[in-house]
Amino acid sequence: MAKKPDNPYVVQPVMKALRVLELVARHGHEIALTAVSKELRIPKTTTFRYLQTLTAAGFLDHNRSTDRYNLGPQLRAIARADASVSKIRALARPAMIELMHEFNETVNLAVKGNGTVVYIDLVEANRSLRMQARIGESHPMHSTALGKAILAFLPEAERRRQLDLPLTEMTGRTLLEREEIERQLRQVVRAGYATEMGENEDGAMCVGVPILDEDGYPVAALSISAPLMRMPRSLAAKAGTRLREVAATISVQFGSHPTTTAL
Amino acid sequence: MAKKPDNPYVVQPVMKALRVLELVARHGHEIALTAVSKELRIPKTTTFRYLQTLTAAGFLDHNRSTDRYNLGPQLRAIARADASVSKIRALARPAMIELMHEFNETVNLAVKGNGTVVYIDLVEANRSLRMQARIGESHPMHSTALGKAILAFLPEAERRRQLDLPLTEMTGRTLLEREEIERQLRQVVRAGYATEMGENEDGAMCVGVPILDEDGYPVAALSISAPLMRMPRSLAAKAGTRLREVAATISVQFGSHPTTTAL
DNA sequence: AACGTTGGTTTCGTCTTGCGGAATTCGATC
DNA sequence: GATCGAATTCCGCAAGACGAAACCAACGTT
Repeated sequence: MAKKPDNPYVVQPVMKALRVLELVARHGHEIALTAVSKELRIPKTTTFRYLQTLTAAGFLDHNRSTDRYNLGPQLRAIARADASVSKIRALARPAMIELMHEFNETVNLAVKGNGTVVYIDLVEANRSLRMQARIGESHPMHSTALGKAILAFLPEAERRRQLDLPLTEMTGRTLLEREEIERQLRQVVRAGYATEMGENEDGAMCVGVPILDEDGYPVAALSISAPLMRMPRSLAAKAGTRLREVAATISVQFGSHPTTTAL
Repeated sequence: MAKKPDNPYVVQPVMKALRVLELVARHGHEIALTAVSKELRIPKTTTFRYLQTLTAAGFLDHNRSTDRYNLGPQLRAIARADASVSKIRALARPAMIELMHEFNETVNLAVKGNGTVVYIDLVEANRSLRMQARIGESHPMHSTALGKAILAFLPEAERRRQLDLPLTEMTGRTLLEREEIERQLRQVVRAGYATEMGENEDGAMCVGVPILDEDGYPVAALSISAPLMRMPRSLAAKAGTRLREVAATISVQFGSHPTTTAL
């Protein structure tokens, strides 16, 4: 338990600090410096520093009045985000496969990042010419159907904040005018789905819809992407309608989790 | 965001490693060394060490085949345990207050630790002479009503494992005979509640019941403790019955969300 | 099949900076 | 006001973290 002779690359301070974090967490309630120090056999001074660091990073919470530490918001946020992503992915996957077969094009799933969408899953069509992002990649919100679908359903204030950021030009067709974007977003709300034509990547287009949580907040988006030539307007409209149906189902299933933060 | 000039006690390696952890977590999926390094502007070598360390501690998971890292079991376990504890506490608190008023004695809530019960909440009776544990304290399973209530409803194999551990003698009355303990546990299952008389602390007694999750696994226990003299057998029986009712309600409410207790 | 490139692992010498004993302050309690 | 336990702060020492650069391994390309 004390010796870690195996991996020569483990950084001691980090390892010990993690032990502290774990102990505090497992304790299930506030715990004082001395107790941690005694339990882990780490000198008080060192323990103190770790507790301070963990607190500064938000992984722990320091109760000034009792001088005790317990789990902090950061850790909970991370865990929550992770659970959320896993859940969406699990819920969406079967439907994505179905959609892929239906249209024989790649289906994408992304969550809202900060000013971007982050791909968390995709089901590729079995065609030689296919549009594909990579899981984990971030793309701008304003140049993708995924992003537009999310933007359109974001609360007023947040949407404005997003559009105030400098908008990068991905292709010659990328929308950069505030006016034009907002006009499109209103259109997205009406139609229930967003489209993008060569605005993110030349020759590629995409149809996307938001996945909403119980409060109607767009936590993620689902899309079908294809080469421009293979997806005429009429087919895109059909895809949009299907996506809407699918996303609605996922949204409902997703909205059952309590998501309670401890006070 | 980069500079942290405030607290002179933050240890750099720990802080940076936590940033790595956070990045990996927020990324929502597997991420490679180089990506982390680039994103955080931390040299590859250093990043590598942190990833190794975090992995060794179980906070990250290293996918050998893709050479990528994602959230590990440790973090999830911690988060789950925490959520579980918070949830039980939140659910139990109102009922505990009610019970306290009803019997005018201290009401305790504890979760199963490893071979022990850990107090996670208590509502004290307003009497000068009162039995009180401290939140966060651990007591042996076999010497407390809380522990017996849990033991009695544990799966066969796990109960055996618990009783194989050396049993510490808390008072002259502490049960140490395997036979006697098992006889009592069977009795607990029949009655639905456990009692303890001066076995954990001289002059104190306790009545406890388990709180079960959806699988019938005893994740926690609820108890009323009092000085021996104030709680005759008849009153203890009454307390047991009430506790059972209350715990049943809590168990049902608890069994809606997938929560597992950590080891 | 040789080559170049990308990304991971290892080495090694430097010198930062984390460590922990001890001294100090703080805040309860008697 | 005195005392005790606990949390901070100080400080000198050397452990050990750092990161440049070398080294590999695995692909993809020509």
